[in-house]
Amino acid sequence: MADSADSSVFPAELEVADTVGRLMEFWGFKRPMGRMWTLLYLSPVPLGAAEIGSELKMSAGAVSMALSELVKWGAVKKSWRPGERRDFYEAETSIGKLVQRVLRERELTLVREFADALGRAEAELPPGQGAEPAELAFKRERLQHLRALSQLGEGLLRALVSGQAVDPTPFLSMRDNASS
Amino acid sequence: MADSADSSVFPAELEVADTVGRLMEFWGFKRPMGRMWTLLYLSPVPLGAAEIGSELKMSAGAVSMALSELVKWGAVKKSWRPGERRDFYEAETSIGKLVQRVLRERELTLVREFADALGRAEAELPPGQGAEPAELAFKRERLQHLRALSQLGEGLLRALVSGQAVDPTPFLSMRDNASS
DNA sequence: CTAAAGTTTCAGGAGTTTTTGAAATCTCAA
DNA sequence: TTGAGATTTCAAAAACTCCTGAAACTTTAG
Repeated sequence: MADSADSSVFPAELEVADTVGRLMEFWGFKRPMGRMWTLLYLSPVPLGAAEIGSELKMSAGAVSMALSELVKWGAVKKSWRPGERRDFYEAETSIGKLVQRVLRERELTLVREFADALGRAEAELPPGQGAEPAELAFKRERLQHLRALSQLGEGLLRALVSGQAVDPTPFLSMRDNASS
Repeated sequence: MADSADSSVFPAELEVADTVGRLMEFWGFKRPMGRMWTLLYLSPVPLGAAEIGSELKMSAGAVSMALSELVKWGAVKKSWRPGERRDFYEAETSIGKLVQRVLRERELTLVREFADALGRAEAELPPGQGAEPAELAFKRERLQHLRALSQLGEGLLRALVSGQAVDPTPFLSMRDNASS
């Protein structure tokens, strides 16, 4: 029953939490993760799982799962309150680093897998022996174009992740139709 | 029954289509949209709705809905084949422009709405009159920090959309804890 | 104007994802 | 070692999203 102790979670905070939740959802995370992170981010003191659950109306199980995912991404850290037995949690505040980490561990992997899959598919296309060599050549060309794009994208991501400036112009000016 | 006319859609093409579909899904579109765009992108000639449906095993309804969304985003264009009654479709090939458009029309809007919601919430917080002014001040500060971030993000997006180079360092070096 | 071909819309169903609630597990104090 | 509090896990339920199939609508040829 220690849920009167924290007292002050204003309606406005819950609105922000949900707003951030939607943003996170849009970015491929689960909405409750964004809500929880925000609740913690706006709290001057670390909160326990029970408080989080009661504020956001989530079951203990859901809180536990979302928290461990947040911890895995480094978005939330465990924290101790001296005499207390249970765990408390606080938000990681350097959002830039968080974004960077997701770009590195998730998006970059994705782009690489994409390039690999393209390469494999290209190899699986039948050799240019068939009755329609022109059609095959066309498809090959397009596949190569896609692959070039994905490599550009990978470079772009790499630059972002390592904090360098990024120039999107090669991306935009890439020619559409490779040969005649 | 004109599905023997196009003849050559290789298994490898369907794999690529699905790969792209997953990428698109990850980016907030529906998987079938990515598959369809890819099928068209790899086809030297425009395809009709019926062919698309039979290649990808989708019902006419699903094809129609996905196509109209693709057309809305400018990813696919209608195309006429002289004597034919039905519509044919071909893929927009300048992927850079497509990305740019989505960034401008979707992500940028999202970020703006996010900033608005933050502003509203900030205004809804009770005035600093309460028993815990320190707590309120803390929350206000964090909200302002979030807002500053979203403005940085908006600037970054704007730069990307207008094809300018982008420097992510201010994003990374933003201080976490605003005041003492 | 009528009929056939093509397309769009939409309610219902199928499939997927998320949440719950309860049992199992863990942790620490006594 | 035992037991109470806290957390994690997981099968089943709820919620949600997407697709199907059929009906309505549009368009064009005759």
